[in-house]
Amino acid sequence: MGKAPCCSKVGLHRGPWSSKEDMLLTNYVQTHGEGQWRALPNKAGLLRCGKSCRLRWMNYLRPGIKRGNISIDEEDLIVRLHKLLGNRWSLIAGRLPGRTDNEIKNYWNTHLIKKLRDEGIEPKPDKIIIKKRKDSKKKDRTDSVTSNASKKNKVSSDEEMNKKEEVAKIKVLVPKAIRVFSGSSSNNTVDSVLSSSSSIEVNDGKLEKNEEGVELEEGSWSKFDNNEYSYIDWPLIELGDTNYGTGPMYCVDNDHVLIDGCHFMLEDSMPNMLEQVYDEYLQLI
DNA sequence: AAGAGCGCCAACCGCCAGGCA
DNA sequence: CTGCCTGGCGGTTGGCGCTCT
Repeated sequence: MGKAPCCSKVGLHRGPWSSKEDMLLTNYVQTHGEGQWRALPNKAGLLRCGKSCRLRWMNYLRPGIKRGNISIDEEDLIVRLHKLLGNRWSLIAGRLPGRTDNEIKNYWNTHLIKKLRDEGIEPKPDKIIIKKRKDSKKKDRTDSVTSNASKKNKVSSDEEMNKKEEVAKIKVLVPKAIRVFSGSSSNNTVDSVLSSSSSIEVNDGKLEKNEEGVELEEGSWSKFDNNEYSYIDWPLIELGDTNYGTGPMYCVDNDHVLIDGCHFMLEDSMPNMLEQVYDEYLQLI
């Protein structure tokens, strides 16, 4: 038996939103904040499904949304991120300020696929095995620290084994948006970075202190397949007047980051440190 | 001028994870 | 532990508008 629909569709408006509906929704959200989407239509006087309201707000009405005119730089970033992440539009959108997952998805499907194919490039991600939707979603979910799959008893043990094998192939973990550190560094070498990564103490999934006892900010920590824990981050890189997202950057500690499986040092002595890291990252991909 | 074909994109749909009672 | 609710995600659809014939 399937789940009941999120709301009764009887008597509800569908299709394009009118300016009056937009106004009602905007006023309500600005007054009461986001959330409680199911109850929102009644309270706001809208004859819409709550889900529809959320979508309209997230993709169109929310302040700061940029529409159209995707720049060459943004396009380039989308291509690179897609190469790394596949169709994880929300993650890609998270690296493009003001852009929504829906817009990027549409732009990819209508412009970029065609453009890349015209250039003789078959647009497919490097790292993630794209499967049919159902499987890939399960894979993505199991990629996070916890999974409900086994809890809900929906998969057999064979399926579990297959999923574990799939997970082992995936290098890119689901990140949470947190800021990167740019702490000081003195005598770092690649070797010391590599060795430092194994010295991190992890307590209950959250790193507390590094080797030197320096207090680190609490954040989202994930465990790599090689039992190494790393701080997942997607820092913004400033290039000129624009902020760009990089790929998944795992902050090993205050001074070191891991981008796409390779270690980098962060040093205050390098004024354009992040830009250099970004350049190296670009070369990698 | 009009109809067909096509591309774009807003909106919808189904599914799933996490929270909570 | 179980089931329901909510929010969020990615895939798909359908209508509108533009271009071509």
